[in-house]
Amino acid sequence: MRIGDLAARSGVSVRALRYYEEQGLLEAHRSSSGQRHYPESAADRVHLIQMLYAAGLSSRTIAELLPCVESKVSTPATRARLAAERDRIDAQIAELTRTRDRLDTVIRVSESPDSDCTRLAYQDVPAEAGRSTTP
Amino acid sequence: MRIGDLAARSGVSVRALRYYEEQGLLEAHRSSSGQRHYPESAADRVHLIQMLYAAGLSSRTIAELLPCVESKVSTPATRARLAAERDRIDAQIAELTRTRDRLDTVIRVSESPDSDCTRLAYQDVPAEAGRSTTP
DNA sequence: CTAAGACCTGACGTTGACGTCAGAGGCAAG
DNA sequence: CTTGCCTCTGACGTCAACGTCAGGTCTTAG
Repeated sequence: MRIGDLAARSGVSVRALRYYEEQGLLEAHRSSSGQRHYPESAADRVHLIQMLYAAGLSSRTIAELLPCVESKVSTPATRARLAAERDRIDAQIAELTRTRDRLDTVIRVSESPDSDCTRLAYQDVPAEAGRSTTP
Repeated sequence: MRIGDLAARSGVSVRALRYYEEQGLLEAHRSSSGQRHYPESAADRVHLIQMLYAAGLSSRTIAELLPCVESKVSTPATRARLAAERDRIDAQIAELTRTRDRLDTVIRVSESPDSDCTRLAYQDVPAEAGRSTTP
């Protein structure tokens, strides 16, 4: 599997894969001409990397914890790091939930047709809203 | 309330507050000498801005939606944007939850003392761990 | 064999939310 | 008055995760 194939399968760019290697997150066998070759399992690893990036971990942190997550083997130090990151993600989820609930409230209040707020809103809008009924 | 006070109360830097103003997220009355003055309510607004930044919204999007969130008044267009952002946040929460559960599994597996994985881990460690039990 | 792609390294560019610094002016205390 | 802290504008610096480009090599279909 060459780098282009892996990129296609995992949905990230070729550049990103080279970057992951540079950061020590992903290794590749090299052919005699220097081209990278990956096993099938690399796609899973890339997905895992993406998950951790999406959770706000840095390359350095991912490099530290990735072996543990893949092998489920850890030392006391990495276990502490894992727990710390999990707690951070928990807090992040909690805050995101609060934010979503706040947006939800706004949406529900302004959606309800018998809310004074909504009617006020439409009165505030110059023209567009009224025109929707008459083409 | 001057900018330093607001920074202290809301926990963000003075630079950040000026940046928010530059981005149209936060307005201030100006004294005759040009210094910014804020009402008490500004602290809440800053907290709200931080919430939305933390949820991954850009300055531009926040500028668009902040009035709706504060006044609970919206137009059809902004309501659609609000719903879209809420859905994005929902998806983000879902993925973060999956990531956290994955980390949790790793932590629990490697924490359990009668797990072979843990013991294997210690055997795999070259020197440090081994020295504690056998020379 | 050859032309078209895929791949290589190396290096500079991008973006957003600020940090930081310079130089100048404002404001209450002693 | 002046000392010391706060504030102002303007401009450059930062950092991470890539995007993009240049110039060259490799591979493979025809």
